[in-house]
Amino acid sequence: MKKGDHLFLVDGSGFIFRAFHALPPLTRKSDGLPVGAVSGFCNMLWKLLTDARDTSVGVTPTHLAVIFDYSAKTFRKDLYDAYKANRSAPPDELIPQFGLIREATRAFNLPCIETEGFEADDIIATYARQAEATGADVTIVSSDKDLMQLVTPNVHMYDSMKDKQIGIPDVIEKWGVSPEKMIDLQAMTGDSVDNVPGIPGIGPKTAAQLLAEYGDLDTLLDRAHEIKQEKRRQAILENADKARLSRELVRLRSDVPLVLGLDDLVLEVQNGPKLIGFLKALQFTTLTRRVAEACNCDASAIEAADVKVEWGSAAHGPDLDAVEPEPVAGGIPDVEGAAVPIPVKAKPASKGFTPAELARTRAEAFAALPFDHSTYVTIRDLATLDKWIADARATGLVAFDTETTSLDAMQAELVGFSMAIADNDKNPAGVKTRAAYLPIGHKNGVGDLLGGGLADNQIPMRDALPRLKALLEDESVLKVAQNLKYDYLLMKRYGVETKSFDDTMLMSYVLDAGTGAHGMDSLSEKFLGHKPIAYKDIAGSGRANVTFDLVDIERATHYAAEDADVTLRLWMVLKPRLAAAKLTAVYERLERPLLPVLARMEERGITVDRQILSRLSGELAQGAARLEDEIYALAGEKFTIGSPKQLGDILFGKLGLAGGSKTKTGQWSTSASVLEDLAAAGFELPRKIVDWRQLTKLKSTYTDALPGYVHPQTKRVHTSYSLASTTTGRLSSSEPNLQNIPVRTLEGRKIRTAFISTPGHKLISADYSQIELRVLAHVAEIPQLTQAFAEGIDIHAMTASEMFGVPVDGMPAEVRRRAKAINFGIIYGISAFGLANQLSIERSEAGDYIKKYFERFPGIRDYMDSRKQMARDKGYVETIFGRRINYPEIRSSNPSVRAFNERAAINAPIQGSAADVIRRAMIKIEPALAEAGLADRVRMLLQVHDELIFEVEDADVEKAMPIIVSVMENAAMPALEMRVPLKVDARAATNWDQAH
DNA sequence: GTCCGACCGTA
DNA sequence: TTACGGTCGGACG
Repeated sequence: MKKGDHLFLVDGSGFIFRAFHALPPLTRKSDGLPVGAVSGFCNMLWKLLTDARDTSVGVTPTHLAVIFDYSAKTFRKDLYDAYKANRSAPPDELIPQFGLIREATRAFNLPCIETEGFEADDIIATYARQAEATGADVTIVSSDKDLMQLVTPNVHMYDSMKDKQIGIPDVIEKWGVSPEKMIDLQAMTGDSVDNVPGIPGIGPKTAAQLLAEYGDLDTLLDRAHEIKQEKRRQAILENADKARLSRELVRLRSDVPLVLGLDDLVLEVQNGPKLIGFLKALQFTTLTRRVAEACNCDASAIEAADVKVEWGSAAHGPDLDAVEPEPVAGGIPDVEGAAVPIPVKAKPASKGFTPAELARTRAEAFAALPFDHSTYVTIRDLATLDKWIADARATGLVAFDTETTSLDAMQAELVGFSMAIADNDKNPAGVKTRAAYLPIGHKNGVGDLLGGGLADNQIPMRDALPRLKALLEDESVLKVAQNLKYDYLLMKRYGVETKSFDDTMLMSYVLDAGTGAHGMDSLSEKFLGHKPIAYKDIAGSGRANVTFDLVDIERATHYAAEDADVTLRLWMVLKPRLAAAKLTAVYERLERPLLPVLARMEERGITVDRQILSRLSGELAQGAARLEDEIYALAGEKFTIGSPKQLGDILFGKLGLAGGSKTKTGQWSTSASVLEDLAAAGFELPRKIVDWRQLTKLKSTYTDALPGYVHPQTKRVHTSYSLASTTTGRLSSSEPNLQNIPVRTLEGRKIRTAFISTPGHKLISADYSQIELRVLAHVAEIPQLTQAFAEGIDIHAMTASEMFGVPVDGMPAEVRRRAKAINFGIIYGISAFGLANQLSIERSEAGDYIKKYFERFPGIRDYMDSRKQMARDKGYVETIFGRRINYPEIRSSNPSVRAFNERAAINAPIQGSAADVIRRAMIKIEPALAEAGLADRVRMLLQVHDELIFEVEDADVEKAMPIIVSVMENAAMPALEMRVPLKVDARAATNWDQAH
């Protein structure tokens, strides 16, 4: 080694711990082996070896070694028996990764160094000093503060996770002392993790200050009697010996006997196949591809290496193995009993073909199965159509997709129908798929002379539709679609009621809620490694966009058949995963049956009185105009009131009001709370702005927008519910969103009066009372809460009484209000910051409230801690009915991201369980009404999270209400008997405002 | 035309 | 402090 060389010393052990906590908990797809740290390590090494110039290090190494701790027993233990005594065993997920990172190092052809009796840090110190002596530069790949004492002008550290180089100035900035004084600083502060004692009461700030004053530890100890602060002097004098001992513990040795000399660390060329073999074994697909490209290897020709895995304790065995080894022949056992047909040859039962194994095999096989658009068929004649339908019947499984003229299923017209079928095959997937497109309503292009006429060679609708109906309504054929609710509703409008179905979007939602989108394109890329043709590529976008009926049939075939093909393959991958993850019951009881229920609700729609809205619109316009004049007068000029930017300039610039807060982009915040504060301080303008905002909001979002959603034929408003767009299991509503119709203010409630029943009918609104707090009482098992709910006591008043010792009788409203805010805060995963904001109190006071709450209800803290722990351990939390919500970022190194995920993980089981309860109620309500002879006479129209709205004939109102209430209150049963009763309030009226 | 941030309506 | 969707202004291409 010589001047100009650059030695990289990677702190292998440190990296494992750091990466484990900083990176999302990645596991190997096939068996759940935890490999997050290994993946981070391999990616980091590859980057350093190939393009370290792109990192903040700026140079590629000439020499490199990866250093590990050998064992816990080192010379430090002889110096101080308690050294690292309070280290607990590493988490289960880490154990296999220690060995794997050593294997990875060898696969990279790099020296893997450890020496008995010494820590990795000492070896690093020794190499660093030796290399420095030759004039070479050194980069220590670590961010451990224990190594900072080694930093010199020629020795840098590199934090690979943050891509940040650490030099002398960075050490000074972080610790307030230069690197050579780090030893003294650590000697004083000690280290609770390693159990280095230090001087009690001295932290990094004090230590740095003392070192600045006295120069070094020895001088300080000699002159300690000069220190003015009583306590500090005493602590230092009493603990001088401990400080000296600590100094020896933190001082790194640079005289470790080394087997490999510096010149043995020279960087060798990579052995591509060896490295690829290892990466394939760990299933790091992206890096495998990169390495293969870089070394010009064909990765598919290289076999995965036989990597030995030491799983460590059995406790963390992969979830996939937790399923009972039930043999599967030909199909996957279905919770409801019936095996779902899958056209896969039955494997011998003796092989123990479990859902987990099938899931793994399928995932691997389909990830590599290519798509061939040239095989897609366009169906032009009845014989071909009948053959495809017969094949679907024969295999019992068909994926389908509809092509239409609109994204709105209530307005769309059917243009074409695609389907995909699976046949047995000897390839690894066990099947091959084929797909066809049936054009029905394609028109000649606009430029065509015949413009607008039906294109030639299409089977007429009157011939095609009965055949499609027979297939879709055939219960012995499983239909698979992506976002089936759309196709279901569309086909229902054509008189077809789809029976026996699966929806790949819902399957993905049940399996992977929280990990990303569930749309077809993302699922296809994720599971099939294939990017489907984009809609806009065949139909254009923006101004040039055309409806699907104008798309050329050949191009339409490629697009549409591919969608059916993708859907079928996704189903192949997802279906066994459901069984393997034991989520079939959630999917089949909470998800799939809701789909037709929602489709019917959307189809029914609700009547909106356009006259009422138009009158309101006029009133709002008048009110807003009046306020505008007053606002301009107060501001002294005209401006765009709706522009937060301009408004901020007026309020805090021109008028010079003391601005509250800034938004994250640095703009003045003009939020309602800021304006309210200013109004309370006596300013006129902010009040008027708040009022203006309310009026214009109501006008633009509701009274002006809603009439545009009235359907031209039905004259009703048909919202669209999304089953898979929240993480918690709630529904969402859009176009229009009928889950945020105003209710809190008098002005806003007028909008609700426009939602009316048909003449001769009433609207019934039935809503759960305090359902989330009841769920909290149930899951956290809080005796006072369950008792209060059992006795029907005012829950917020009870909370206030417990916390503040105020009797419920004659309780001031403000006291109850605070308790209410705290109760909600608990559900949201409370923080002192958030509660302080909500109540406009000091953070310390909010902190006191929370402390008090936890003292009175210790079960709440246990519950919150347990949810955080579960999210960290398993990566997900679950509702009382077993729905899973994943939190892949719960271990983020960013504290605010982590805290956010923790709060969400606390909230999700509560919000999600409540969502599950109302889902169950919605699924049960129709059969219950039918049994009472009220089918079709009582029609469920809307859901607003804890409220259901029905439209009922006047004569049936009295009969319907108790049924609705009873089904809702007993919705959790028989699956679950809750510790608290559920309570539902119901009312009937001719409009939503009065019914609510 | 498309995207993003600020804001605000609901549970 | 949780979960959403819609509207607007304003910046971007």
